[in-house]
Formats: sequence, C-alpha cells, structure tokens
Amino acid sequence: MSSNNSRRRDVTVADVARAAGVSKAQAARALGNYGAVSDDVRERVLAAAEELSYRPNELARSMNTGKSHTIGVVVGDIENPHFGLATRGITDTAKKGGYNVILVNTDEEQDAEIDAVQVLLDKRVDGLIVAPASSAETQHLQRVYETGRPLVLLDRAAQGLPVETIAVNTTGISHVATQYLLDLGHRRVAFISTLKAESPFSEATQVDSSQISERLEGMKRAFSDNGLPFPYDLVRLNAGDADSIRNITRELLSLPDPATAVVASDGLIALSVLGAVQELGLSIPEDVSFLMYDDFAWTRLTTPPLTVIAQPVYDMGVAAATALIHQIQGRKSANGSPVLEAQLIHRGSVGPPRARPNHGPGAMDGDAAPDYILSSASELS
Amino acid sequence: MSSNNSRRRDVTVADVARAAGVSKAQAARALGNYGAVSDDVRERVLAAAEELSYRPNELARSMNTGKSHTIGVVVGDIENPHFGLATRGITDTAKKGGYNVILVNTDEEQDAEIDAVQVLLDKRVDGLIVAPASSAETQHLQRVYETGRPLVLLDRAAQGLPVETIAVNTTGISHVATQYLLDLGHRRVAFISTLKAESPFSEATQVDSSQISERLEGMKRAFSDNGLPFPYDLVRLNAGDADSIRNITRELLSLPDPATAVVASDGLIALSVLGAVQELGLSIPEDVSFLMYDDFAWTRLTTPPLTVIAQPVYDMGVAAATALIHQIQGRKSANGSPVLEAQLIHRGSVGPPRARPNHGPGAMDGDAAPDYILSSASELS
DNA sequence: CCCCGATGTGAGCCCGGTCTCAACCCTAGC
DNA sequence: GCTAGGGTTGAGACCGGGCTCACATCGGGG
Repeated sequence: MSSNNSRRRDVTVADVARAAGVSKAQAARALGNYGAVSDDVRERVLAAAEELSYRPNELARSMNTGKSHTIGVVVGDIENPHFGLATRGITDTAKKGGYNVILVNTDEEQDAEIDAVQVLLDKRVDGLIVAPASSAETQHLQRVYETGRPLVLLDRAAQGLPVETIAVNTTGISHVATQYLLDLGHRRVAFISTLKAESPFSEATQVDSSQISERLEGMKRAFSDNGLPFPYDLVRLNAGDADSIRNITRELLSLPDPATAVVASDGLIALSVLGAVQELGLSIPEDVSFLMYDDFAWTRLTTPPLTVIAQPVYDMGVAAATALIHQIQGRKSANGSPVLEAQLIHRGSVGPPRARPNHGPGAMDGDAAPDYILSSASELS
Repeated sequence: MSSNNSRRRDVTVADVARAAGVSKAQAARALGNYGAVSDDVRERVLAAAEELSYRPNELARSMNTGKSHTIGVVVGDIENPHFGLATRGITDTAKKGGYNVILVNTDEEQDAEIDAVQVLLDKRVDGLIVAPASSAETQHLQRVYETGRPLVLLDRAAQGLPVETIAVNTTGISHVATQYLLDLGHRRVAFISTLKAESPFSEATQVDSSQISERLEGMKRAFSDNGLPFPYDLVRLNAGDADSIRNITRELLSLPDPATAVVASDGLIALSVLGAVQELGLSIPEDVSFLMYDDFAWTRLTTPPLTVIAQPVYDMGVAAATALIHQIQGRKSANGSPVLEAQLIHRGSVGPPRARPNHGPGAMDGDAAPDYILSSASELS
C-alpha cells in the first residue's frame, strides 16, 4: 500500500519547516535544540516532524560536524572466539558512548588490513581499533597516526608507533607458564601459532607479531633461567587451516625426540591439535601435556579439562574502546590503561612428561612433579 | 613532525583542482573517471591527487549518490559462535560485493533492536540484515519494509512480513531429531532456550520466535505421530545467563519424573547444561542423553563427543548477504534462496534412557534401541 | 522618550563531493 | 567563409543538516 512507490525521498528539515510554516533555520533550531526558539514555533515544528516522521540524515549531519559517531574495528577473524569476545567488549562500550562499530575482517592478511584501514578512513570514522597482523609492517598505521585520527591497537603492538596499545603482559605469563612446564620436567616444549612466516623458525627468526614474539621471549627466558637450551625446532608458525595444524601436531609428536608438551597459541589451533592427538590415540596428560591460550567455556568440558592461560579478552575490548573514545573526545585516558593481567589456570591437561630412557644431560632425573609445584598449582585453581 | 598540528583539514577535490590548475569540475571528472577530460588535464589532475595524497570523502559521496555501500547487521550476540560464524559469512560476502558492515548487538533485547534498526536507517545503510529477537513484535521491521529499504531476516521469520528470510527447515530437522529420541525409548525430552517469555511454558503458550516455535512444532509433531503426550513441563525458556541454565538443568534432572534427554537450543546453553550435568556427577549418555543445535569443533572433543544438529551457519550468512545485495542492486535473487538444510550428526551423547521401574503406559518396555535405529544412526555419521 | 540588550526569526553560506548546463574551441563539410 | 557538431571546460546547483549573520521585535532602565 503505502510502501515503495519509486523509493520516495526522505523527509528533510525543509519539509518539516514547510509543514510547520516556519523557516528552515527555525525548524533546524527546534529539532536540534539549540539557539532561541519560541514555544509556539517549537511545538509546531515538533508536531510537524512527528507527523511526517522526520528522521535526521546522519550522513549529512556527519558531513559538517566532522564526527561520524562511528569507530572502525579491524580484526583478523571474528569467527575466532577470542576476537568475538573482544568485539563484544568493544561494541558494548561503544554503544554506551554513543558510537557505532564498523567491523572489518582481514583474515590476518596484510593487504586486506591496509585496505580496511583505508576504507574506514575514507568513511571518516572517528577512530580506529586495530589488531595488526604484523608488528613490523606498519606504514599504514603510521599514516593513520600522522593524520591525527585516534588509533588504539589491540593485542599486538606496532614497532616504533607511539600509539596506545591494549594487551596483557604476555612475556610475563609466558615465562610463568613455561617455568611451570620446566619444573614438571618438560624439556621438549612445542609452540604452535597461526602467524605467517617465510621460513622455518630458528634462532635467527625475527617474528613479526609483537604478541607472538613476547610469548616466545617468555619461553626462551624461562629456559635460559634454568640453564637449558631452547628447543627452536619445536616452534611452528604458519599453522593456518585445520589440516596443516593436524599435520604439524603429528609431526611434533613423532619426532625422534618428540615434544612432551604442546602450547597452542589460540582456541582454534587448540581444537585442531586436540583433534590430532585424539586421532593418534594419545592421551593427555599422560602422553603429552597440553596448554592453550584463552579460557573458553568448552575447555572445562574436555577430558581432562584443559590447563589454560586466561586472558581478560572482553575487558581488553572494553579497555580499547574506552581508550579510543577518550582520545576522540580529546581527554587524556582517565587513569592510563588499566592493567590487564593474564592468568595461568591449572586444570588437568598438564602433567609430568612420560619417563624416557634416553634423556640428555641437564634433565631432571625424576619425572614426577616436585611437591612444591603441586601446591603452587593448586593455589590458582 | 609532519603530524597533527591542529588537525589539518583533509584534501578535497578543490585542493587538487587548484594544484592542477583546472576547475573543480574537471578535477572531479578526471578523478571520478566520467565525462570528457583531455589527456593533459587527466594527467595533471591525477599527478596532483597523488602528490597531495587525495582521498575522496565517502560521506560526501554517499550524500548525493544516496548509496553508502554499507549494510547494517543486527544480531543478538556476536559472542555466541553461532552469530560469530554467520557474521563471518556476511562480512566475507559483503566485502566481495564492495560493501562494509556495521554490526550492532542487541543482547536479544527488543528495545535495543528497535533502536539499532533506527540508528542504522539514520546512517542511511543500503540495506539491513536482522536476526529478530521476536517474530511477533515487528512494527520496526514493518517500517523498514515500508520505506522500501532492502531487508533480509536471518534465522527467524517475522509474522506477516513478506521479507526474504534465510533459515533452515527447522520444523523438519527437529521432527527427525525428536523421532530419533523417541525411537530410542525417550519419553521425557527437555528443551532449553534463551528465548524470553513471561510465564512458564504450557500448551497455550504462544512462542515469540519463529525459530523456537518451529523447533517445538517439530517435537510436538513427532510425539503426536507416535501417539504420545508432549511433555510441556520440560520446555524451559528464559535460560539467560550461565547460572539460570545450571539451575534449570538441575531441576529438570531431579524431577520426580526427570528428563531422560535434554536438547539445548544453542552452543552457549549447551556449555552450561554440560557443566551442570558434570557437577551433578551424572554421565552422558548413560544417565541423560544430550543433543544440541549447532556443530562446533569442540563438540567432538568432549567425552563422549556430542550428537548435534548441524546448521550451515556460515552459508546462511553468505546467503543472507547475497540476497540483500541482490535486493540493493534491484536484481531478483538469482535462483531464489538456496535451500539450506540442517543435519543430525550422530556422535556419542545420545543413547537409550536408563530403565526406570515405574513407567507409565504407552512406553516401550525395552530400553535398548531397536536394531533399525542403530543402523539408521550410522547412516549419517 | 530614547537606547540597549535579550529574544526570535529568516536568508544564506558551508561541508565535499556529483552532475547539469551553457559556453567554448576546433575542425570537417558545404 | 560559415556553420554544425564533437570534444572540453568552468560555473554553479544540489544533497541535508549546522550555523553565522543581519534584521526584527519587545521590554526595561536612564
């Protein structure tokens, strides 16, 4: 009936003004609630607006206020619950502050990210939250920074960019977790990440992601603190799709000197690793210990439940959005960024490594965890 | 250095025109690649644009083309992997078609949804994809439809709105799944959903969500096909947060005549139900059978792995975005919406109910599954 | 009685693009 | 030599709000 006969034009202030029998300026004032307007005029305008069901065109409004009340969010993959949860934190906070969120997925592709940032800038978002795919190639972020448009990084820092970054103390928690594994007697600790890299990992590899490099840093430091050599051969990058992760897992566990503990960099990786372990007929933690980043609800339901490094992902989203909105509004961050800490949560997927006949020097000779470990383990649970 | 001294204005066509020594109109033509422009002018303009690193203001462009190349997506909860995955399907498809996505979360609140739709309309999105919280209260969607702005519904239909809706044949799969449970001997089948409702479920309850009502319809039909009374007392709505789900689960399992099978309406509910079952010290499927909607990777890792109703969630997102873009571009949907089918995937969480001494009439007297069931079960696995 | 400020009001510019229109140049055809 | 018609060009309208400015109008104080 009253529906779309040739996409009728939207109602504008001019229309409302005409209907109310006043000038456009007066109508605008009444609607925008500024300037001086007589009660009579205000009433007539508001009535006319109601009658015509007038709605301001936000695009037009944005154009001369220069504010779009929209923030751009660029993440690697919303399908990944890690980002899903962070995004939730961002959108909740944004909404409270009167902002909308344009979400762009990059599949962790550098080019897609560059593009995304550009598009969002073209759309004149008021600010950007980016989880950069690379901490090394950051010219596009540099450019954003130079235009003066508010920018907050999530999860990963960008080299040499003095931009507010919301992330947990990754090196620290990684050190703690690794020390825990070492104390239990593990020496062959593997680490699997989706991070894209050209060649196999070695001592010389420069890792592009600050987050991954910090995790590795924490591991290395723990090994060296204990006077142990770091097992470079067990660090695996490029763990993209489920199949490649399965293959990597199989390989790590069938080496002549196999991994006795596996650390998964995120939940998606964890799922594939666990699938592969299951297929190999190995059991956790008797045959392999397993540790993953992020504490999702399902990690409590596996047998055994999984020992995880919990990150306050939702809160990180909240913090990022809060910081960004502060920047947009030209305020200094209230109290700097809140300190967000990750936490090692002991459940059942980590145990002492299986005793192996042929172990090199420097290894502890027992395979059971010393008492003090068990007690420290239960402290946090 | 070259950075933000007092937020310098963006470069405009006028600036480029001046730099190239031509009129604004000519510069616009050269940049926009339309009309007649001499090679000389084109070159000078493009060079100037490059030099000044000119970028068109999409807002201004949208304003007089009337197209924002943006679609609005309104979902209940992105944190829920169901929507996470669907959103991924939507954004992937949108990007391919040159559209961006503004994402709004409603927490399944009707008011938030009304608000969200309004805001997106105000921002002049080219179209909307909505997973409506209610199939009954749909005036806001009705209004969208009346303005002629493209609209596609996801997951749930809206009563009396002749709008393209992307959903699986829910009644059918629910019927199949229920029949399977009945064949195994279950009579006390519970269903838990987040759907908000005023009062406890009864025969008279009108369910607000088409999706849930179809699922219930499928269940009821299966019961009546078998001449069995439908256990209205085991349908539980309002299963919001983790705690309430835990309580509901405990209650269902400790009734005088307890549920022997529980169907969870989504992954988030499933997690809490499983947690509660674990806490009660019950085992699946010996003590209770369990069935859930959506096939997430983690459902394979629990002990036992879970029997699920797999929905092609990603593809539904793709289909919704595709349909919307077709509408926006004024084309008829290529081949109507593709037929999307859900599938019952048999794993280990459903078994025959425990034999109970005191069973009413009409129940099968054995508790083991008849042979034909087992074979039909393995067909799909 | 006149001046002044406070209050109302309308005309019109602005944001940064798109696009229409009329004018201009130039050359081929008569 | 003159004109028709194509290729080029610039001026300026327009999208829909925000906002400035100039011009009332009115009441109170000196």
